[in-house]
Amino acid sequence: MHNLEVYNSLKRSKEQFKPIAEGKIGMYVCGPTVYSDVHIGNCRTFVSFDVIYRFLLYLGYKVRYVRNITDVGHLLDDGEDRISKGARKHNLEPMEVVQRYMNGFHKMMDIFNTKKPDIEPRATGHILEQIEMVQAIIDNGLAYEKNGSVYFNTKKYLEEGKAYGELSGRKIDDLLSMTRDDLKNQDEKDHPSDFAIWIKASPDHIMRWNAPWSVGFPGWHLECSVMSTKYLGETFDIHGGGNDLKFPHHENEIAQNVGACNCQPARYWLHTNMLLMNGRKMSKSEDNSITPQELFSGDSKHISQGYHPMALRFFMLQSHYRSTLDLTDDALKAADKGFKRLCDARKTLMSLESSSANGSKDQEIRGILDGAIAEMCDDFNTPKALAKIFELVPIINSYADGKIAADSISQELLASAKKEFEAIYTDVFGLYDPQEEGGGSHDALDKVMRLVLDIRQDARTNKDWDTSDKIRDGLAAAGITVKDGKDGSSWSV
RNA sequence: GGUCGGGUGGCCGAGUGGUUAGGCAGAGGUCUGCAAAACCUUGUACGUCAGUUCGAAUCUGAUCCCGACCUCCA
Repeated sequence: MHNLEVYNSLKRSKEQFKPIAEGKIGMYVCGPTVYSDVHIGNCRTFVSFDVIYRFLLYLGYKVRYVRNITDVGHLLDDGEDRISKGARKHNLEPMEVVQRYMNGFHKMMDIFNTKKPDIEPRATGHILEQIEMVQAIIDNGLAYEKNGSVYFNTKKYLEEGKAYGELSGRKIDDLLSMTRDDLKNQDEKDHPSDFAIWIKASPDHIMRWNAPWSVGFPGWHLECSVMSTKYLGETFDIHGGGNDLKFPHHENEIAQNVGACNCQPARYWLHTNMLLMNGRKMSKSEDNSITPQELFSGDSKHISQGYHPMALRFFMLQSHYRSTLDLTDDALKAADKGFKRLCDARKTLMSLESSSANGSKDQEIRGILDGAIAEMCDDFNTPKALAKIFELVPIINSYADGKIAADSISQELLASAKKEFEAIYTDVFGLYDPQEEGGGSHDALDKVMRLVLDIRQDARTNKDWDTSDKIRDGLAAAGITVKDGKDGSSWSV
């Protein structure tokens, strides 16, 4: 079995990963609040966790991957619910807003080739459980009611010797000294660091449910506490989310779980870092943002061309999930080219053959493949794993060109290399070759191209360069690249 | 102001107390009818100042700069 190490945000260090139940993993990842079109930054986070999920599966774990949809309770600065605001703005039912953006989110996740979570619970589907958890926290003396709203008592929590601020490295003194005058119902709180777990709805608030304290709605952090507990148990293995959720969201989530059942929700907390653009946080107001669609189409002043979703996925894999990733046109162009090279090498590898019983290169190749997996075991180090795989590229190409002797790779190793390369490329990295999209439907084109290249080859044999170049240039104009190799020509779109 | 994370070659981006990251771009070469592709070779580096050390870009301290978070955020 592989020795997997993960960086635990809670401990601020890498730890050996040991699941609670042997062979099984419960993983909860904070999903999006569906109040607007999905942001490319969200995509990075969910692609990161997708690779983590995929790799855990690759290692043979049975994983239950839960990723929620937040469709209520997430307040804006002005105190208005994000979903309500969207509904009011577009004159829609809140659930219409939710459905629209949830659909868009799912579509985008498909475009980025992420695997679906095993359970995707929604906050509004768990109001009852949330009310129960509020009650449990009250019963444990860690929450108080004020005018129909219920607040978590952080001071009491600390006095009971429980750690508030552990995850985000915050001290209660700092939190207490902090003032934010514009917070809704700030005056109702006993302490500034307390937070709402049930909020009484104002008369014009659309989303509302009956609860013992008032007609209202749950606080933002509650749904994750509730749904992770419901589907993964009071304590589970991995909790993930974006770095920006550490505080207050995850900190409060922990407090709620501890407050309700006196147990830590997750053993390992994984946080992904932010996606920047041109060195800065993406921000619509500062004219420094780009949508996924714009990235695909190239229709943005920030980029010079469109990029395929898989090239973007590759771009994301080239950095570690805990590092910020700077999105620039130059970086995307480099990733795009590198990705194509990897795809070509993969295609070449699959066409290679060997009849040799043993090979002088076997050990080197074996080492590279094992090395890639070993890098993944080191806190899901995709850039290093990718670098390893790239070491294979010159070997593959040289072998195909006959620059490496045919008997230097054994039949057996070549077969397992194909299988393992494919497993890493497809199953772990979650990539596919854009040229193979629609797989197998290019039969007709394939035959046409074989004919065209055949004609061109005849022309070349007759040194009829005009015809040969005319074909090549004509195909190039149609977006088809011809590559002349030692054993004839090949083509790609 | 508080907390955390960074500053690596032309651009991204890993990593490490002494040994090649990798990708893209650049240079030279091989191949080619010419190209492209491919292959080979190759340069450029660790913010600044001190300190620890036989040796630091890697550890420590100071300093400058950047980013994120501080109840909107993936």
